[in-house]
Amino acid sequence: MESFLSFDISEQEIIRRQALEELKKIGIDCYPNEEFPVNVTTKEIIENWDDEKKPFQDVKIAGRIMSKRIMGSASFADLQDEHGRIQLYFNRDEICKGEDKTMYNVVFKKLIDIGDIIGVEGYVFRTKMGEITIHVKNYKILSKSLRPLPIVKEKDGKIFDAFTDPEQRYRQRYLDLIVNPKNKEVFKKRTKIVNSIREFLNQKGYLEVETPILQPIYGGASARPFKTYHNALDLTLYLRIANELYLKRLIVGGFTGVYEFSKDFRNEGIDRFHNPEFTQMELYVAYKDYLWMMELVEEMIEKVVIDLHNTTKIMYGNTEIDFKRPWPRIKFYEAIEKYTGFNLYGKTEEEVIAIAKKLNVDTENKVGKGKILDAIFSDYCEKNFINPTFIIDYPIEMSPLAKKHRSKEGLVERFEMICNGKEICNAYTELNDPIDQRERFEEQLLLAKRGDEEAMQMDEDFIRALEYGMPPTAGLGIGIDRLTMLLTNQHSIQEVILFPQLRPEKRITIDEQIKFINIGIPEKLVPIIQKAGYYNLEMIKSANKERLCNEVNYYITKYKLHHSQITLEEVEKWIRNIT
RNA sequence: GUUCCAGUAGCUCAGCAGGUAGAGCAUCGCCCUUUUAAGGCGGGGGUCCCGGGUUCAAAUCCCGGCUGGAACACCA
Repeated sequence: MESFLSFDISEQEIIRRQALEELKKIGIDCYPNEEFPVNVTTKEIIENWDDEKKPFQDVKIAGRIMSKRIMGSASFADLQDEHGRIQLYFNRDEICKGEDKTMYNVVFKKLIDIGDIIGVEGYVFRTKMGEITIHVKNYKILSKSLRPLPIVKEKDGKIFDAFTDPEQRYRQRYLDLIVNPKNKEVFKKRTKIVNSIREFLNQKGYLEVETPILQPIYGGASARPFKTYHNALDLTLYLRIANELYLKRLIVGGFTGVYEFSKDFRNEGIDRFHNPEFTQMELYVAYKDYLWMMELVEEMIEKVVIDLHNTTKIMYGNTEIDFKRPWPRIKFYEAIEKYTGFNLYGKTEEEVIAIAKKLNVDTENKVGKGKILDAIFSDYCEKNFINPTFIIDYPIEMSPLAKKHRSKEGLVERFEMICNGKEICNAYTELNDPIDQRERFEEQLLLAKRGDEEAMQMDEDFIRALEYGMPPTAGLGIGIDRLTMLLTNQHSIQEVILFPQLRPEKRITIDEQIKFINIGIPEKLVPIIQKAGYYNLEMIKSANKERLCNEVNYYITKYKLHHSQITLEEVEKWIRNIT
């Protein structure tokens, strides 16, 4: 009847809603409560089918219909579960043993759509064309799909009409996972990587802990934070940019080794290497130093790569990367000298700036010697390290939480591991001298005064903890997202985060029909006005009157409504009636 | 934040020397008992991202905006 009311949804959606009603009339509940006990997966059948022994003569399996091929009284469909697809064979007289052929002729052929979730019972056989197939004896609708899926077809490994629009894929990740099942593999591998690291650390006896995400003082990294507010405490809180200072407090407290997979938040730009929330694994081990930590990292990452790929060699794009231990170690200043020709060790901030300018390194908005050195390193050195490489012994200005080098003035005991030109992890011999730590924070405060928005804050409680005494400690942070990108051959961070950050979709509020009628719009015209894009009274109020009038008349003609053309005066009257 | 690119049917895309909006898949109707990117015949489906301008006439040209992507900038 009022099909016009459905103008805001597509023809295909209307048809599916009608199918839902039809099914109800037949007495089928499209959203049943009872469990559907499955006894096999598509993968198990495909992998274990045997043409001689003919196993799987009594299977129960559930999944989503991904295609239908109807050929009169026999039909084929593809069923997709988590692990893959299998073909289903439906035969009218098998499905409907008696006279009543409704379950085949009506329900299966007409009312079941691509995207519906069904459960089937039957036995497995191989068709003439050689495809392993389930001969369906019974089926049951488990959930009706009201929206048409993007249809992706495949032949001989070639994909047709792939669903590729990144915006839709990220916004509606569920659709991406349904329609591009290969993308599930990336996320399974991500979990495998995390599990492999966790297993490694647990085996060493380190304790997995959880520390606050809401922090009154953000610390442990140089970055701008997200700010929020706690009502009951009347307190500004920050989402953590790192968990370093809390994990070190736990080392003070007497744990020997602690680690955390930590969702961190940084209020900075979004690009293919940065998402505002991302995952790091941080590890702190007492009585160790950065030299020890380098060996642990080599051992751990090599194991992770082997767990995932059964070899230490991987391909990233066209680049082969080999994670075989040991990895080369290059001192920070030596790397700069190698790639720029300048030895910057012992140079003052002014001298470093002068050289940066000679090297065409952008020094604008960069406060302090640390940032300039970092910029030179980023521009000239980083990209050269393809196989995993340790850069060691960083300038003290770049590392306010790292311990001074045991023998070299102006350096700290720190390393980063760089792979394919990108930093993967960062580690120090941790600074445990409370007096030195206080001075370093004070230097940060000076940088903040000079305009460095990322300078660290003074954390008095952290200093107090150090004053009680923290054992010498080695600490490590690994970027899990970037490691996953590398090991799964993905070139955008959004491909390894299930729900990457996007601007929210605009939601238009649609006013009820009665509101339109109340300002004098004839009931018949309401759907037309909504069709024209005026979903609420606010939109009518701010509309161009002549335009609205023209559009409504256009649709009156187009949809052959038995209604006279409206006049500008009528439109003006409606607008006046809006309070 | 800057530059470049894109936005047309449910999906993938064509149309852009301005002149009635197209294809394939999907969908609807009919035929078909081992098909497989099933096939055959017929039909329906569009705020051409939004707003403004130029014009007799704009999906197409111009300006502004929105959303996304890429690169830079920023950033471990």
